[in-house]
Amino acid sequence: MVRRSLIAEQVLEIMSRPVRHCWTLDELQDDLARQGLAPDPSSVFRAVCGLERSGTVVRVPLGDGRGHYEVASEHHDHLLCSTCGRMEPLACSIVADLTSRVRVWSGFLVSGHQLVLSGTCGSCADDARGGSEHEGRRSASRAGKNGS
Amino acid sequence: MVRRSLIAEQVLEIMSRPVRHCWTLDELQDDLARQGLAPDPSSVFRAVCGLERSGTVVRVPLGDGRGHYEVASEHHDHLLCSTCGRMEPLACSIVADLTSRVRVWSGFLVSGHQLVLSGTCGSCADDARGGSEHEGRRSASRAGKNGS
DNA sequence: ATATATGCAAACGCTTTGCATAGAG
DNA sequence: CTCTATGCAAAGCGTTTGCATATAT
Repeated sequence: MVRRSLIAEQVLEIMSRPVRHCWTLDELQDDLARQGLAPDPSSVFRAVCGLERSGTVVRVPLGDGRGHYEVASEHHDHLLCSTCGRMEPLACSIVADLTSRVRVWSGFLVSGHQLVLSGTCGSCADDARGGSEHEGRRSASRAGKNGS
Repeated sequence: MVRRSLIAEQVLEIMSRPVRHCWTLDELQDDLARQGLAPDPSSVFRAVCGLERSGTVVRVPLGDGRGHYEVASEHHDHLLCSTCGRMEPLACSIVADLTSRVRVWSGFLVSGHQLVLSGTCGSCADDARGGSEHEGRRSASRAGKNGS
């Protein structure tokens, strides 16, 4: 369980910061670059893979086609701000009783769930009211297509 | 709004079948092949793209990295059976009041959601009890990695 | 003749792997 | 010397696009 890999250690350190909740490999690589390291994408990938294998981080499927990772903790769901693209964790207790209800209604035995709520986070709503719109960070590629 | 494209028409016909709820481009191509057509992946893609642009079908992000499509109807969520890989629709009224609660708790203004419940569907549970396990259809690539 | 549909091939974005090198024990 | 970490390059996989041809109006 010893983590000899420098990159893996730094990745874990970065992912433990409260500034962000979910990281793509790219974002991790950027942050690593910002602190002197300039690792190859494959190295980041392998570091995250190792952390995932050891159960330290988990992959979160957000539906934009890329891999998102966060440090493993209690299961929770996600609030995705469509303005700034930031993710916030959401205690999944709200969804908890849902599983039992589904079972009764449909015979489907729920063992896990993945919920992504999209919308506008508090600070972005404030910004919008304030007037100055600061640039969002999501390229309008695949992610933006479903307006819902 | 006229759909002159043969492939698009067939795609829509296939997607309207009740046997399955969500289709990947691959699955559509397979079904098309099964009825005589042998379209190129790009043709299927363009057909689905057109249907998506016209609002006839919607893309459903299921988190396995591939595109899933279903005919547009009222928003609903999804039950994903991890044994047979089949998708079932789930009326999202269960999640409805969730949005308002989230707003109060976090200031996050929810405008959409995407919920995937995974587990075992009724018939797979029956099969398991019956003994004869019929093969699942998901390659254990990316999709299978998060046990949760 | 103009427009749409389709196939083919190639580009693309991101992930993943193979191979060689470097560094630590 | 052996084992792990890393970089580099290339393969994969699904999606997407460019171009040429076919088909229809």
